Amino acid sequence: MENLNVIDVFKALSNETRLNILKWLREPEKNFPAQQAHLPKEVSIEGGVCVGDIQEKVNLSQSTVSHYLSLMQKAGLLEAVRYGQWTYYRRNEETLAKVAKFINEEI
Amino acid sequence: MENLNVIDVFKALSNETRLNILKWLREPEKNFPAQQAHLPKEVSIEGGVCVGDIQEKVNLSQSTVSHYLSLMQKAGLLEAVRYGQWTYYRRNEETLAKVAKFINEEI
DNA sequence: TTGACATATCGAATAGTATCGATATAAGAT
DNA sequence: ATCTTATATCGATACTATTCGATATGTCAA
Repeated sequence: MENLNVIDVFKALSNETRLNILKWLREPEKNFPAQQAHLPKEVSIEGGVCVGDIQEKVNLSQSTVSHYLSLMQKAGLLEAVRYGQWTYYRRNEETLAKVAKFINEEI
Repeated sequence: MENLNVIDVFKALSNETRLNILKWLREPEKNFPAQQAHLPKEVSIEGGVCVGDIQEKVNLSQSTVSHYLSLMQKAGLLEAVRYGQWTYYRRNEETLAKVAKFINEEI
């Protein structure tokens, strides 16, 4: 939906930890064992992992991780879904596809 | 040849001017009219444009442009060929292809 | 060998990013 | 209403990037 700002995307990708988060979110079940433990069985946020689970895996402060995630969301790389007190972040494949296309065709 | 450092690549791509330079170098003849004016006819640096011609097009100081170009070269996005007092820069398609692959397969 | 030109490097000023701990907000449980 | 837990935001400090003008280096020509 949102328009692609490649500069912001590349800035977001210029960081090892953020790159890792994106990679890990390819296979959330594998990389975040406790994934969606807080969600009742009838609710499922496809591919989404909450901030706390991500924070546990990267070794940085809560505020830094929260900041990273919202940065990636603003760049369009992630999307956020709130459920109760938790925010679930998942990959935004649409943007990723656009970025790949941009590199192939524009750059 | 050189190994791909994606962080450095994404940093280099996080800038409008540098992105433009890369784009322009897709079609050097079209974007740099004076292209290779200094080279004798028997020498040709395929796709290469000298620093001065690039500087004329982006509106930044000589030192900034030289710095940008060497940054992009270190990241592997460009390669440099020196001829006499001129340095010709051209795209390094091998790296660009690797970056596209990385986005598709790793990220 | 001196002068002119192309490019690279240096040093400095300013702006932007990374990262933290502390605090605010919001939801859920008692 | 109060307490707890999850996340977001704030303010500070350290580090990195941007950009410049000045200077150094390298090459060619007279």
